[in-house]
Amino acid sequence: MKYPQLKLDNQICHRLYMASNSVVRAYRDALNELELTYPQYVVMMALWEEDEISIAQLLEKTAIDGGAMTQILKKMTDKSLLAVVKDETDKRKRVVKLHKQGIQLQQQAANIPEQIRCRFPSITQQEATQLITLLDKLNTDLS
Amino acid sequence: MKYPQLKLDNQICHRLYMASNSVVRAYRDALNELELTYPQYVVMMALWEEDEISIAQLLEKTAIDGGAMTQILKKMTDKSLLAVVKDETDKRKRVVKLHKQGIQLQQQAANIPEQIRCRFPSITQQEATQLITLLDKLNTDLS
DNA sequence: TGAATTTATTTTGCATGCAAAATAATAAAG
DNA sequence: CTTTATTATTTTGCATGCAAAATAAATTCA
Repeated sequence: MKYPQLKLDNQICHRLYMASNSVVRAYRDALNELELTYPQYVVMMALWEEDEISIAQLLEKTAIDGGAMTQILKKMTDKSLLAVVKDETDKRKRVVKLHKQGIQLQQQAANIPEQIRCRFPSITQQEATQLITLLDKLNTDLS
Repeated sequence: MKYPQLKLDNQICHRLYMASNSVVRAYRDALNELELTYPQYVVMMALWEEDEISIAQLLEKTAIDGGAMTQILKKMTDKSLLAVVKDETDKRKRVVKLHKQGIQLQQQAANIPEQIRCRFPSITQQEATQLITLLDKLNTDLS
């Protein structure tokens, strides 16, 4: 091959692409039980950590696209998981607030991380930590 | 927080999600010059490695969704990068074949990997190798 | 203070990713 | 040899990811 640097097998990006898609797929069954998509689950995790934050803060924490977030929040509102209310101080802003249903869902989600962890039997705890460190470096470089 | 395992900061999946999206975004400018999207670029890399393969083989190599692949090949056909022709031996199969334009594009793409590599200044070569190893383990576990 | 600028969010149009159903053709069974 | 099952690919419907334009409200400036 003329340009070995273009071999698929040499691309970190392609591995990331496959890994990210595979991992999201791995969550599917568990998330279906909560009737959540993966991005919706990310929004819930962000809100369980800190409730009543602005949409801008939610975008910052989740790294979800702004345009998509509008739709995601709309669907989650329809499911009565949360509400999006106007910020009276600054009417440009809107604040996201969990409903009871959304708060209670946390219990049902509590065992998901462990379930998923079992899907990576060949990754040791040390390697998981290593992976996190490397991905953080990557994300810092690209942010 | 009641359930620390649900903190966004403890999720490998979320880091993968961010990293994958960020890396694809990082390719944007370089790929715009070739008028390719990221998945289209992946298809080209697969074909530069091995031309005239079936769609099933292309799906296997790229890990792109089958439904999406149909659309992607349609657009690349419109751009005269390749052609999709029937396999005379087995009429269920279709074979993808690069056109001159598609073959020539490889030269213009040759410097992309290096360009992208520069976007990760804090990742050493050793760490890149480490990351590849870990992602391969992950992908193997999930495949 | 009124215009220009900036900030926060939504909308729009296009390109996937994904599951499930639909097609078409080959292979396997009886 | 016809029916049934399997394989290869496409189609459909929905949920993002993303860039760019549109809105709306707050802020800065002249």
